Amino acid sequence: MAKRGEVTKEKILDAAHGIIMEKGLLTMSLDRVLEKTGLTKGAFFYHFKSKDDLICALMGRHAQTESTILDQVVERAAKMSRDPLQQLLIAMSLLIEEAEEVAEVSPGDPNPGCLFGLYAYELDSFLPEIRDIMQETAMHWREVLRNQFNRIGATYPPRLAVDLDGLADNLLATYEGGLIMGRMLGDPQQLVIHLRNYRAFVELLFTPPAEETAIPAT
Amino acid sequence: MAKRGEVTKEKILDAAHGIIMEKGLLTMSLDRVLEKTGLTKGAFFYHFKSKDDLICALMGRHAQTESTILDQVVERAAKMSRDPLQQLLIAMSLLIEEAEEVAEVSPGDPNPGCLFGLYAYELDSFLPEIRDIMQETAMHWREVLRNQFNRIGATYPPRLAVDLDGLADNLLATYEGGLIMGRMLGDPQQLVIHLRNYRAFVELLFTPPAEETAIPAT
DNA sequence: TGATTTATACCGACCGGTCGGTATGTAATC
DNA sequence: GATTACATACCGACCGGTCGGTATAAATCA
Repeated sequence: MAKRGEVTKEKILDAAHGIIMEKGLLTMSLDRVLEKTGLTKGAFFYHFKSKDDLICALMGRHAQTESTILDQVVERAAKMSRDPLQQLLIAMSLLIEEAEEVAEVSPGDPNPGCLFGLYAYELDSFLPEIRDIMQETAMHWREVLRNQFNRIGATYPPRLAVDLDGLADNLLATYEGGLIMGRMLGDPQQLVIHLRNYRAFVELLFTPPAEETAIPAT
Repeated sequence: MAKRGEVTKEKILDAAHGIIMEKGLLTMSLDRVLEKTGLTKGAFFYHFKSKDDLICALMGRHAQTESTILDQVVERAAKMSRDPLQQLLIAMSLLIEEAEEVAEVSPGDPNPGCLFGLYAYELDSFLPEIRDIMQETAMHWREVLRNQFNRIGATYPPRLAVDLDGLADNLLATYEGGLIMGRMLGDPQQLVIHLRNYRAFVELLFTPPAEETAIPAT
């Protein structure tokens, strides 16, 4: 477990990620990363072929995290209810809870962010692997949610005709949009707000008109 | 109108905007902008104090456009119906139509994008004016929509308790998220999809249970 | 067991190129 | 003849990346 060098490599990744989240892509130079880690060029190019290679590794790690988050939430929710709609709503509530915690931890300091949103506009400047990684993750999210929507649809017909793939993609879009709004307005609550709206949308879309119980969101 | 220099200034802004949208922030250097315009450093620094100044001007122009778009759509919709809910749904449909046109025009080439989303993660690297410009625009959208929601709420009580400011902010978040998804997946239809979802959300939220007419979303 | 080789992990000087920015000159226009 | 609207030449800082070298620990062999 964790050879000596692996720790260093991880430290470099952490430093790069930190700089990007605090100050953006433009300021993430190797010099700055190395200054933050106390390492030197030699150390960096021993562990990474190039800066692009670093970014790829960073992206891969991030994608792994993102995929796991959704999987875990859906899995937890599946144990809390038999009903597919309730499962989804519970999963969404769990995501909202996590977002609320993140929003509280940072009382104004580095706003949360997503590497996908950061690099989405810069894909042409980097290795094509990065686009692949992002697309794989997006497709994973789509499949997981689409799967759930299919099961929901079998019981609850949607009140409006919506494209279910699009409805699935809407969660990731909500994340990215919410995070950008949070940065723009300097308000970490933004992500929470938009996740709540997404949850409310799904709830309204599939809840039968009869059961107008009006459970307040959250 | 348009003194000789104003044309040049506009050409520089267009070139910079084009490079950013095609290849991202990282590749937008002055040299590249000037190469594209056929101008030189002298011309640039005659019209702009610095690169930051250029970005500020770019942002200001973009913000103006964004504000106008929403205003115009809401204004047009107001003439098409007396009912505030219908007005909003019409306005959303108009925005969706515009997004559909943009998606068709580019058959794969430069995907549409928004400068706000591009710079949201880089705000610390630039002049604070840029954050101000973005926030002003976001607040303008919030007020315009909030205003409309207030009028809607007077007639149609929302089916779920949602924060109306958050619901207003959700439109801009949908834009930013939709554009990022479009970039990630290389699919310009993404923006359209998420705008349709937002419209459906608003429709479900305010339409009384009685009128389950189920108008297919566009 | 001690000597020797080898792989791992890292240092720091240096390179060519690009960056944003400046100083100076000049041709056209009012 | 001053102001406008550029072109040209150049600067220093910083960029990503290379390279020769080194300390240490593990593996190999006598």
